[in-house]
Amino acid sequence: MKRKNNRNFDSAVYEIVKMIPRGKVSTYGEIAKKFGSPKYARAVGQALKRNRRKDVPCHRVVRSDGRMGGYSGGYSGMGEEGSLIKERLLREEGVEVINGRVDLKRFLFRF
DNA sequence: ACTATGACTCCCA
DNA sequence: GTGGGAGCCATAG
Repeated sequence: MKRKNNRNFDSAVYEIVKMIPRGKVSTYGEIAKKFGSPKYARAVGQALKRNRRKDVPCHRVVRSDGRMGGYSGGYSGMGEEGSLIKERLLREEGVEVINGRVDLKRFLFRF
């Protein structure tokens, strides 16, 4: 097993996501900005999608409009179900989710 | 090298 | 609220 390089992007994303405290959320775009440009938003999503690590709270990452976006739950093939799980996980942490949406004005974690 | 896909975002109708 | 289109980037085939 060699694959150490080229995985830097994913690793970097995970490191950032791990910084998000309980009860707060961030967005794909905000995380992307930490790479210098909000254009990485989509790639960030891809990275989290591939993530199966338990120490990366990917459920704390939502879309720029506060809605859930996706969630694989650590496995593959979860579509709309994933959003519900994600929503529940956030509620358990104290994040208010109203109509499938988070009020970023109050719950967005600013790095 | 090229095309297709997707846990995205922005803009406009 | 809904829907369409464009732009972006990493990855898979």
